[in-house]
Amino acid sequence: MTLNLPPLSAIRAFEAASRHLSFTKAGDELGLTQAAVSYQIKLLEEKLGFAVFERKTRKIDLTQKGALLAEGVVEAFSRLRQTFQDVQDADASELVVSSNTTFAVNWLASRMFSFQMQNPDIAVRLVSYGPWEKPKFDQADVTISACYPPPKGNLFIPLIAAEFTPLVAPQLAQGIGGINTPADLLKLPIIDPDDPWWRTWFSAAGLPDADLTKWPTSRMGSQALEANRAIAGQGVAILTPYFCRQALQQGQLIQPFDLVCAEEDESWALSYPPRNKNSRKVRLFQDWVVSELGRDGLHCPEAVLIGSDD
Amino acid sequence: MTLNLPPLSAIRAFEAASRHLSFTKAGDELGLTQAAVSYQIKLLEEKLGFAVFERKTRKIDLTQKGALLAEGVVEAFSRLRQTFQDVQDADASELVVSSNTTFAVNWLASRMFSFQMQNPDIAVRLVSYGPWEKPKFDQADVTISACYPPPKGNLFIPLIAAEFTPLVAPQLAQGIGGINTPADLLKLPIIDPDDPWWRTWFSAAGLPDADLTKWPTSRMGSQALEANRAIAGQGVAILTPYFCRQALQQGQLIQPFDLVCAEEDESWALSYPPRNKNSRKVRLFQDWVVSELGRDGLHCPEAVLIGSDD
DNA sequence: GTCATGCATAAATTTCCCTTATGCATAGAT
DNA sequence: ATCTATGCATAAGGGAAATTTATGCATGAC
Repeated sequence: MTLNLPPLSAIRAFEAASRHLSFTKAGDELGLTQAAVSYQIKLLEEKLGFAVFERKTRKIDLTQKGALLAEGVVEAFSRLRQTFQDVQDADASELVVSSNTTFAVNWLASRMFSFQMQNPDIAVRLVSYGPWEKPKFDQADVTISACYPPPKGNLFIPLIAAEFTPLVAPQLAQGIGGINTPADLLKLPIIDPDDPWWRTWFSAAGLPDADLTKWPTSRMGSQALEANRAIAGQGVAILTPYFCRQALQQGQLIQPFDLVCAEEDESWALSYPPRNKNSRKVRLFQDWVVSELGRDGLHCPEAVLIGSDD
Repeated sequence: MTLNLPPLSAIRAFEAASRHLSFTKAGDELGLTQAAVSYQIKLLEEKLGFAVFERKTRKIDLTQKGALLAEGVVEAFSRLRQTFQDVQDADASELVVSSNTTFAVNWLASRMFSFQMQNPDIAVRLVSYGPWEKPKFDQADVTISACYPPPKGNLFIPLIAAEFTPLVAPQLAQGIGGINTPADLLKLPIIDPDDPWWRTWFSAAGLPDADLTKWPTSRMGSQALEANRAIAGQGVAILTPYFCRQALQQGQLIQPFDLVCAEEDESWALSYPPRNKNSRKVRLFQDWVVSELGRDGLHCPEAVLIGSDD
């Protein structure tokens, strides 16, 4: 098992030379000079202790042992190439997107069909993660995340500012005679009162001491679920208006106040490891996401390189 | 066919790591540090554009694509190792000796049996070359040659001085009333009168102008053949006494004069390319040759490295 | 909590691979 | 026969890439 192979570069040179029966042509194939191939073959012969080529005057021939070697070596390299080809084909045809549930449900799900129509050769696999999980940066080709900064070295494109403001079903607002001041909100059930967004928003609204403890803790963890509860009239939720556009347009939810807050460093962003910089499928996906956002009037900055890991 | 493989060193690291599922152990196997393996795997992943290992906390696992790769890569390397193992086994078990015909016939042939008895695991193949051919330095594991200096870089052991003196069958000498002076030789048919040894010897014997043109040119090219003609009484030949010891002892040939000449730089020598410096079979053969010569009272100097090619 | 294990990373070093430039031999052409 | 073109060998030098050393970090085991 643990036979020490000669230097692999020498084996590779031999493989090519044995197919071409020419150092010059082998060099061409490998992108090397003839001298480099000659050097590697000599190296191989010294390691092996016998000649693999017979040097005729203007050509070379495999020696008996060289021919024996060539057979197996060519096969082995063929297997290698096939293996890498196969796995790269497999890779090119499957795009793994990791996204948090909110974005997956509110944004990706309804649009993915359009991407698949545009790129029928790419199978998309969506790996969503809940709000208490970390994004699976290393298991996905591309990740859409909020709150969690991608690993150092990743490429990063901010997509959507993570703005938030209370949203509520119109019937519910009417039920308490309309919502006119931020304090009115406290008359209603607060959906997910532990969400730090509430604290931030109430502070910005001039009520830093609003008592949010009287409602049961029930982190849904996903804006999709919270939005559904709000639409159902179960209370007031603090949500990102962009993700509720449809409900807002259709009057299922209303935004009582213009005050929209944003947490520093919390915004949805697309990111991917640097190795995917030239990946076709990632490029296509990124372009598609950006263009979809553009259709909603949102414009994304250029990709930037994440430099720090904090 | 011409898919560009990732760096082979990275593939090799991956191959070992995929078997051990451990960078540390892979490093041990390859004689590298853990850091080197880690580096190579990272390199591979960047070239490929996807991860091949999942980093768990104190272990690593192949990713889906990694597992796909591993299968083929391990197989390919296994094929490589097998191939090299086979050809090295074949190499170890066959010793190719290139020798000129004279030495092969007069020395090797009768003794080879003893070598084969001592080394039953080594099959000897003798490639002899005629006097007008060059030694096949590069086709043989070890070469015994005279006159032709081995290629630069070869290891070289002088074996037998290429001395020469006229030898003749006793009946033939008697036929002309005995041979008393060098000039007497000219009364007899000269076997291979074009051999430059004749010129050298007659000059040394004080007859620089001896007319050797009256006999037909008939280079036998091999002392064995010339010796046989001399023994048969067809003429006088210029031969190396050592190679005719038996005939001299048995009285089939006599040496009329003590004058023995030697051409500069013409002596039988054993040589082999530097790559065989540590070859077991070559070492065994060399030791055997030297010991056989020792039994004849000849002692060989140490091997020297040929430094010039002239 | 402490220690041990295993991988990641950075910087420095070394190795060795490759190129350039040249030589040599010879097959093929004139 | 001579000349030219082709193909491999070799030496020297440069430089990229592989490796080591020295860390850090996370976590599982005790």
